[in-house]
Amino acid sequence: MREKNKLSERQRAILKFMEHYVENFGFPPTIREIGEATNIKSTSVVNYNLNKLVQSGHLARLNRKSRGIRLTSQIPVGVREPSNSKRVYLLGEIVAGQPIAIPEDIAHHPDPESALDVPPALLGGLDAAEVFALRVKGDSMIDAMIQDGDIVLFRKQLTAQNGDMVAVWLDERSETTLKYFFREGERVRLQPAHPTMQPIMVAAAHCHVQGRVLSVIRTLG
Amino acid sequence: MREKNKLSERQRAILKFMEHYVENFGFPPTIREIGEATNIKSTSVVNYNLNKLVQSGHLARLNRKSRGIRLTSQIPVGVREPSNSKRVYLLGEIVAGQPIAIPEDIAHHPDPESALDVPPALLGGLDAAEVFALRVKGDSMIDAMIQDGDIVLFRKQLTAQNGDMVAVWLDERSETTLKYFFREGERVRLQPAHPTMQPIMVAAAHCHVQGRVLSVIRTLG
DNA sequence: GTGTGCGTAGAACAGAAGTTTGACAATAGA
DNA sequence: TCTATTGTCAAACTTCTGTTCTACGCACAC
Repeated sequence: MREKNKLSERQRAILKFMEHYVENFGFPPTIREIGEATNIKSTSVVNYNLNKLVQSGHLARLNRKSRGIRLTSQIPVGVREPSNSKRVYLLGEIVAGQPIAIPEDIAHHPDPESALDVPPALLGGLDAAEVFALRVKGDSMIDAMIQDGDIVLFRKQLTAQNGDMVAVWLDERSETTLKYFFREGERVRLQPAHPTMQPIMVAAAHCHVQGRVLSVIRTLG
Repeated sequence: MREKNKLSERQRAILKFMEHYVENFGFPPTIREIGEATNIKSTSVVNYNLNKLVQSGHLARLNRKSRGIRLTSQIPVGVREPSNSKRVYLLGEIVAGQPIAIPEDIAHHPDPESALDVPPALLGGLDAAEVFALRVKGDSMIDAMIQDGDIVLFRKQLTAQNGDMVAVWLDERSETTLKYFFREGERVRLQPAHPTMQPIMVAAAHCHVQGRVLSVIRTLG
């Protein structure tokens, strides 16, 4: 027998969706929207479960009002997931004519002003402590499909796997560039992201990987 | 300039009523409810003033959604913990050969699977409910410095200011493209982000703005 | 005057959204 | 086994709600 005060899977899903929806849209969902989100095919079933949730005190409803559903515990503090965005620090700029100048102490940079909140997805599975951000200055990275003002998330590392987009310092040109990295014997092929641009071949010894690009953020707003 | 920041009596009344209503019921009122409360006889007049308030930045609306009205100032309300990332929905793809096919129902696709958590900075000050995301398919946007797989955050709008990056549908080419928008008399200059690419000049009548680009996210993982 | 833009009103409409009904399957208890 | 309960579904139904269209008065510029 099912315990009376125990919510069903669907009811939990509905509550969760409700919280979620209200938070993002500022108003409650319709029965049909709940149904779609929780894989309930019939509006009557949603209605049924909604009434259950009213009985159990989780929701309040207003008859015949569209979207007249309300969480009784409007903001259940405990249930709330800790803000899942990660904090990354913007440590400087990336300019073609200079090596990336990153202080050793990524972690020792608690300047709140330069903090960026980024979704974990942009970190490629890495820990926020391993990641830092640089703002691109100038249009020299344009063949990497990166433009002035973009923010690039890096992981500091001195080696790379084939196919990684990396920041490399080129001795011969005295510049930092962002390219896709391919090791080819003693040489390295640096492939621009822009398909019409030609790759650069350099001796591995004169090509210093400084970091791997995890993601790029561009704000136009 | 007829840009008057001054709100009419009715518009102030509407805002005031909105605040009260949302506070009391937990969801926004309908057009008719607003009309009754503010002594406006016709729903079209309420609608008219609502649109004014959207223009002046006081409200955000979701097309055709019942009660899809929201105070822009609503966000910092109350007890809310700084869950500082906003949830935006990935509603589809953007392909050169097709108009952007999503528009109306931003709120209609509350599929949690397609949710993206983005820092508020990427929303350009807009409410999450106004923003949606599309994944770019193919390399046709390359002169907009946007590549296959990038995620583009949009605000749906049919007009643009000079300098906005917009998604436009070009009748003559039957394609959607992302360009910087500049109105020049009866014609529109569409300027690629890539500086070596030439701008396109089109008749304003054959150039349909579909949305404004707020930001671009690229994950290289 | 005349025309234009703005705010207002009313009505009609299409689509959205809540409610109800009848049917069916699975389960637990008599 | 039979039956009551619970959960599910589809469809029909009614009501609600946003949108659109036409019309009208008013202020202001020409």
